Amino acid sequence: MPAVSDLTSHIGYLLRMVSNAVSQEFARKVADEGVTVAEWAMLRSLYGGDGIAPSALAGKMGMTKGAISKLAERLLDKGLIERTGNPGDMRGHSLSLSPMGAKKVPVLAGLADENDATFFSVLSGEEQDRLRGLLHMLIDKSGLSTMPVD
Amino acid sequence: MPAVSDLTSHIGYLLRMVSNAVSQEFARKVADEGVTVAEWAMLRSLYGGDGIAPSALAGKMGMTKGAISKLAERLLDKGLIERTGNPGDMRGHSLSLSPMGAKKVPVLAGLADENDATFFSVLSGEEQDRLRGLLHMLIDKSGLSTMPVD
DNA sequence: CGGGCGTAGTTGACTAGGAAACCTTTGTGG
DNA sequence: CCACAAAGGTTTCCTAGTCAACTACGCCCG
Repeated sequence: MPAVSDLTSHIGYLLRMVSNAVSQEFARKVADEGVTVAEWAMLRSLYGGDGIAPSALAGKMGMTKGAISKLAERLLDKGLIERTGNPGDMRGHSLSLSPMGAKKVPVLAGLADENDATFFSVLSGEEQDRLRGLLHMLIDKSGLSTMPVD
Repeated sequence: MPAVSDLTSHIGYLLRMVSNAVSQEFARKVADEGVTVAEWAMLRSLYGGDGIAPSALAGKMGMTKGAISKLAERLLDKGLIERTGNPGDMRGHSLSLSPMGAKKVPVLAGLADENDATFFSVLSGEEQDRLRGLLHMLIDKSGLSTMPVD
C-alpha cells in the first residue's frame, strides 16, 4: 500500500476534531438559554456597535448573506435583535441588538468563558496563550476576516 | 454596558473560525475529485484496516450512526467502499475500501498535504509543530476519540 | 425453549447553511 | 432622463447533518 501521510499529521484535521468537540459542548450549554451557537455569534458581533448591515455581518461572521438573512429572521422572531430602515437607501437596513438581546449577551459570554475554561483546562495557562497566539496569527495573516463569502 | 470578555479571547471561537476556513478551502479541492470532506474522512478512516463496523466508525469520526449510514450509502453508490456481511452476526456488517477507493486515498491525502502546507505556511515549521502538539494534547487528554456521539 | 432486553443499522422528520435565481433600489453613462 | 448595470437582501432548492422512532437480530435468564 502506498505511503499515505498519517492523518493526524494534518493540522486541518486536528483542528476540525477539536473545534467540533468544543462547539458541540458549547451548543448544549447555550441551548439552555434558547439560542444556537450561530445565533450567539451574531449577537456577540452586534454587541457594542450601533447597527451594522447584513452584508457587513456576513463578511464578519464568514457566512453567506443568505444565511445571515435567515439567522436574522430567527433572532427577530425571538426579539433579540432589531431591524431599522436605512435612511437614504431603501435597499439596505441595519441590524442591532434589542434591549433584551443586549441583556442576554453578557450571560452567554459567561457561558463561553466557562466552556473555554473547562475545555482547555488540560492546557496550562501559558499553553493556552500560545494556542490563542498561533490562531490569531493564522487569522491575521490569512486575512480571514475579509474572506470572500459569496 | 457590562464588561463582556473580548470575543477573540475565546479559544473556542478562534478555533471555529480557523477550522471553518481550512475546511472550506479543502472542500473546494476535494470537490474536483468528486468527494466531500466527510467522505474523505471516512475513506481515510478505512485505509489500512480490513473492515470496520459502522458503529465503530461513528465513534472514530465523531458522527452519529445515522450520518454514517447515509455517508456509507453515498460511498457505496460511488463504488469507493464495500459492505461485507458479518459472519456470525446478521445484525452488523463491515465497511472497507473498494480497490477503486484504495487507489483514491493517496490522491486525496496529497491534496490534504497540499492544503495544510499552503494554509499553515504563514507559521514557521516550529510553530506548526507547536500547534499540532497542543491540539494533540487536547485530543488525548479530553478523550475526544471516545466521545459519546449518540 | 421462549420472552424480554440490549445492540446494530436504517429511515423519516426536521434544521442549518450554501448556491444561485430573484426582486428592488440606486447609481451611471449615453 | 432613461436604460441598464451593480448593490443589497430575500427566497428557493439542495445537501448534509442530528434526533428519535423503528426493524431486525442476538443474548440471557427463568
